[in-house]
Amino acid sequence: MIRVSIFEDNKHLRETFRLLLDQAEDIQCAGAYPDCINLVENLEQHPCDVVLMDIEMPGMNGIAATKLVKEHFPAVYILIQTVFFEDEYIFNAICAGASGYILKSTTPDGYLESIRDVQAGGSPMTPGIARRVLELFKDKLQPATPVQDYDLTVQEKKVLKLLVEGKSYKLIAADLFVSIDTVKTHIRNIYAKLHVHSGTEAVSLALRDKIV
Amino acid sequence: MIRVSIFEDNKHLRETFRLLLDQAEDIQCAGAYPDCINLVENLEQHPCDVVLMDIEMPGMNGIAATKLVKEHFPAVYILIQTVFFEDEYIFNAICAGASGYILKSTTPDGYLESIRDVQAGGSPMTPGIARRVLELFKDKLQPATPVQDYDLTVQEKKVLKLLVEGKSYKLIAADLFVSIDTVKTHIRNIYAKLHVHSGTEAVSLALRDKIV
DNA sequence: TGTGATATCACCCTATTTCGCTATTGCCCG
DNA sequence: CGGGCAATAGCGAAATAGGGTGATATCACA
Repeated sequence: MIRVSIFEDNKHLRETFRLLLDQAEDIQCAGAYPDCINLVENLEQHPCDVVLMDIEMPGMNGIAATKLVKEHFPAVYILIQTVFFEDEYIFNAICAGASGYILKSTTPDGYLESIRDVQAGGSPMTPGIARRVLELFKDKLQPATPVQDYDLTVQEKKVLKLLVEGKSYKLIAADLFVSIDTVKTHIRNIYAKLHVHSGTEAVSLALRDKIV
Repeated sequence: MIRVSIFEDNKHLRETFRLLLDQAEDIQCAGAYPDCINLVENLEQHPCDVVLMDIEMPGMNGIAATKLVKEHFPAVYILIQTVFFEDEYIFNAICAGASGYILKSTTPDGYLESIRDVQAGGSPMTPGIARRVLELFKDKLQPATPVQDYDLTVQEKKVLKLLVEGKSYKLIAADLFVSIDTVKTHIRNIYAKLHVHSGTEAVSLALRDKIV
């Protein structure tokens, strides 16, 4: 028996959900709330396995509520259901700890299926949402690759790397077994190639553009 | 009519897929290949809308192949199908540009559904994979929030920010309308709090820990 | 064989940074 | 009211960084 709590400010929709859930044999509505006031207390008194969470709610929104639920009840799965397709919402919902994200256009059976799915260890997502998640994933993580690598030579990269680690010219020279004047020359060349005039600027650029 | 190309080294499986696809009314097999030799030429001669890609293949693996396909045919959707559940594979497949990731335990109808789904703009994923994607997403992007904020005061943060921008003490002083000696004091305090001893180190730490 | 890129090193000079110590002002809190 | 903290400011010394100029050796490539 999967116990489900509903958070939905629209009264009509909330009651519809409750009926839908209770009508299923393997699902039971543990509670239905119009807002997140006393959220923690409510869930403590009426434990559940899955939370069906609306995003647009008065007072605390569904994203913040998701975070709160996850903090107090890490084992509870949260299924976001909303009309919003925006990347920003999807992104924040996932980071807040949601385990699924479905649009309100889903069929009644779709809701039941999604609840069963989330309880079984899956992450139901409306197809379009899933695509957005993958795109977001790619976008956010792709820039982890160098944007530009300027034309630093191998040795210059080594020097820059050590500079980023916060080492002084003297220490860099010692690390590379060269004289301090050589390090100076390399750094001079690095600055010219990166168009910067100080170590802090170079480090900043190196980290931002992932040259190191 | 959805045209699908198959990349699968197992001959038996490959032929099974071909039969399965051709048996569907709205899907047509555009080609079936045991490896990625002449991949680009093959796809040029036999255009398709969706690629069903195996990960484990001799020679070029499915991840690299995905990247290659996306480079030459950005509009083609790639559906990864594999026995691997590993995070590393999932992660790389997504970054390479895959639009779906299903496990080989899927039913025959599941394959057809996934192909239709991917063509319709969705991203079919085996439930467990979807969950892993969300987890990975959270893990990789969560550290985007400050790890530690040390105990920098407002003014110290401003100074650090300007330091990260590569400004000298003199410029920082001018920006904040204070004397250069005040900047010196702030920087001394910042270094003490961050446990560093140079500007480059401070910048490095500030950027890594997202203090700025 | 000459040319260019890379890596190495030296000397000089100035600007900047780092760090020591001290000190004043204003503000909040018990 | 006194103590703590943030912000301000100053002085001085030593270390470090930044730039100018020039030189040598190696290696690849035309």
